[in-house]
Amino acid sequence: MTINITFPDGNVKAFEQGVTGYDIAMSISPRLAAEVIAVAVKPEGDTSADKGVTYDLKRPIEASSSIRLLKWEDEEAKRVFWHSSSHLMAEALEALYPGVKFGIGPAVENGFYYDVDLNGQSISDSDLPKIEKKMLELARQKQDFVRIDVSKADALKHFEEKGDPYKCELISELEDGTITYYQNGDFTDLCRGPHLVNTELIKAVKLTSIAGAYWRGDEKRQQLTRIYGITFPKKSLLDEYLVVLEEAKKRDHRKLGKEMELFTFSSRVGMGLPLWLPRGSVLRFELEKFLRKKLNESGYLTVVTPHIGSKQLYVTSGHYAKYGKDSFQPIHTPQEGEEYMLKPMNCPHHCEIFRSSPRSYRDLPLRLAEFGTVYRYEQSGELHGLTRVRSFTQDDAHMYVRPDQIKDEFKKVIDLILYVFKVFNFTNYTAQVSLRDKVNREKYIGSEENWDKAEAAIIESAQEKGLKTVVEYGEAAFYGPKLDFMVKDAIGRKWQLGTIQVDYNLPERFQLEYTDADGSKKRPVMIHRAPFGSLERFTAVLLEHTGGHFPLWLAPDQVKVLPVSEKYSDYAKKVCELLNNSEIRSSVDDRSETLGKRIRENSLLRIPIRIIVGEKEAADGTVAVTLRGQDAGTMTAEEFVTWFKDAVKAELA
RNA sequence: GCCGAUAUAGCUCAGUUGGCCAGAGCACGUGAUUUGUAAUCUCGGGGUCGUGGGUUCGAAUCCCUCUAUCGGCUCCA
Repeated sequence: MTINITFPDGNVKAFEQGVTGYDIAMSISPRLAAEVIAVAVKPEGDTSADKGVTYDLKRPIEASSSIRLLKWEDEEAKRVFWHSSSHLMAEALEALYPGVKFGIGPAVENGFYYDVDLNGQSISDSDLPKIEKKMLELARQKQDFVRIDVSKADALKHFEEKGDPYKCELISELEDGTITYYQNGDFTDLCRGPHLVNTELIKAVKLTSIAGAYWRGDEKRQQLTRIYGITFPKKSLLDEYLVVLEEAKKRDHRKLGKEMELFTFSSRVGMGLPLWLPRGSVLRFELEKFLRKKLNESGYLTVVTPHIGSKQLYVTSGHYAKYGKDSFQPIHTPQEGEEYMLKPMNCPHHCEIFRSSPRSYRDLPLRLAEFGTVYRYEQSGELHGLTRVRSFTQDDAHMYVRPDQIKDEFKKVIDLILYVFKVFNFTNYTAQVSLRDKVNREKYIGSEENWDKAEAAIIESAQEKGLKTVVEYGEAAFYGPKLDFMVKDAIGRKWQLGTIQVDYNLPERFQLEYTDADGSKKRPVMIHRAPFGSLERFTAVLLEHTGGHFPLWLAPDQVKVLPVSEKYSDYAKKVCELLNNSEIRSSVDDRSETLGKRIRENSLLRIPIRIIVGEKEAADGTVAVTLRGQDAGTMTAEEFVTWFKDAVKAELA
C-alpha cells in the first residue's frame, strides 16, 4: 500500500506506507539525509493552521501527509536537538551521580535544561566541565534514540523500582496507551519525543548555569537542581554563540548605566531603589516631555496625586485584601489606628478624582494621566537592574469611558503604543493578550459577563489594528484582561513594556457613575494604560536596544565642543553658549589632553555630536561637525542649530 | 523568600599550597606638553580586602552569621 507525501513546494510523491522521514530525505539526496534532524508531518485533510507534528526521523509515517524536512535552521529542529541533548545530559548525570532522580528536561528557547534531584549530592559550576566531557564521550558512542511504547502499569512499575517519585507522578497523570519511553545507551526516560536519530549529531556542548527550581513550579514542593545547557551540531556554531553572548553582555543596561553615568543603586538607600544620576535624569525628563506632548495632543488631562494613600483606599480598591500582606506594610501615625500605605498603583487615586465632581456622558472619555511613582515590595531575589525595582514611575493614565467607547478608546491606545515603538525603532516586539485561566477562576474579581465583554473588546481591537498577538490564558490581572507588549533584553529575557488593561471592577468598587443622555446613572468602564510601562524599565530596554546610542533628541549630552588647543577655548565656549541658548545640550571639553584622547573619551560616553574648532573655524565663525563618528561637514554655528533642529524633527516624525 | 555563585581602590581585575608595609590598568590630583578627528609624558594621593564573629603563632586567602550583587525558581497591581 502506498501513501502520498506532499512536499512544501507542492510536489506529491508516492511512498510505501510506513516510510520514514529519513527514507524520504535519502530518496532526495544522502547529503540532505545527513543534515535533516526531524520531520514535520501534517496528515492530509488537516486544514488547521497547525504546523504539523514533529516526528522522529525514523518514525514510520502511516498516512498520506504533507511533510517538511526539518534542518538545524528550523526552530522545531533545534528543539528536537536540544531535547535530545537534555537526555544525553541526564545519561551523563546518571553515570556520574549514582541515584540521581529526574524531574523534567525540556528544550527551551536557547538550549535545554534538566531538573534533577541529586539524592543528597551537591553540584557546582566547577563540576560542569566534567559533565560536558562525559556528554561528549557518550555522544561519540553513537547511541540510537529508540522510541518504545509502554503501558501505564509497566511504566509506573519501572520508575517505582528505580525510585524516581517525580516520573511516577508524571506517569500517573498520563493516559494509558499514550505513554512512550525513549532510550539512548543505558538511559531510559519517560518522554513524548521526538528525538534525534543518534547522539553522534551532538558535537559541541556547553553547560551554562545551575539554578534551583521547584518541582512543578510550586514553592511548597521539593526544590530541584536545574542545569542549563546548550548544544550544537558543529563546534563553530558554539563558538559563534559564545561570541554573541559576550556581545550581549556588553549591552547589558546595568553596565551601560554605570558607564554612561545614568543611574546607580546604594545598599544604604535600600535594594531595588534606583538613584537617577544627573545624566539619567535628563534622559528621564526628555522621555516625559516626549510623552506629555503626545498626551496633550490626544485629549489627556494631567493630574498629580500623593505617594501615599490611606489603607482604607486600598481596602476599597480590593488591593489590600489581595496584596496587603505581601506589600510594603502600612505607615503608622501618632494617631492611634491611622494607617497609610505607599501607593502600589495610581488607579485608586484617579478614581477619587473621577468622583470629585458629577460626570456627564458628554465628559467621557475622561482621560487622567500621571507620571506616578509607585512602590511595590518585590521579593529580594527578583530585583534586577532597572527592569525590576521596588520604586518606579509609571507613565500611567486611566480612561473612564462609556461601554460603547471601549473599543475605540482601546484602539487609540494601541495607536499611541505603536507610535512610541516606531519612534524608538522597536520592531521586535510581541503583543500578548492575557485572558483568564480557563479552569481556575476564583482568583478573579468581577462577574463572568463583564469579563467576557472585556476579553472580547481586547481581542477585537487587536485584530482590527492588525496586531500579531499571542493569547495566554491565566495571565490576566485579577481585575481584568490585558494587552501587553513585550520586548527582549540584550540577553534574550522578555520584559513587558506597554500595557493596556480593561477594568470593570474598580468602577464598581468605587461606585463611579456618570449621568447618561436619558438622565439615568450609569457605570463607566476603566482602561488602564502605560505605553512605556515604567520609565525605569523603558530606559533599561532602550539602553540595550540602542547599545547606549540614543536618538539625538534624547541623548543626555547632545554635543561636545572640542577646541583643538587652549588657544581656541574662548571660541569653543562662545559656540557652546549659543547652542545652549538654542536648547541644545552641549558642553566644552578643553582639558589639556590631546585631541585624540578627548575624542575617544567623549565617544565612549556616546555623545552623538562632536564639534571641533581650531584656527580655521575661529577665523570663519564655523564649526566642524561629526555625527556618530561620521563627518557631517563644516558650517556656521547658526547653520548648525538649524541642521540640528531638522535632524531632531526627522527623528520624531 | 528558595537553590547556586560572587563580594579586593571610584571602575575593571591580579593576588599562587594561609606568611614581609595588598598590586596593576583606567579614573582622580600635580607638573610638563597646546595638540586637527578614538588612548602624550612625570610625579602623587587613594583600600581596616562587603559586615560581624570564629579557627590559627599568623587570614584577602579556611569556617559560620548578616548584607548586597549575579544566574535561575516562585511572584508580579
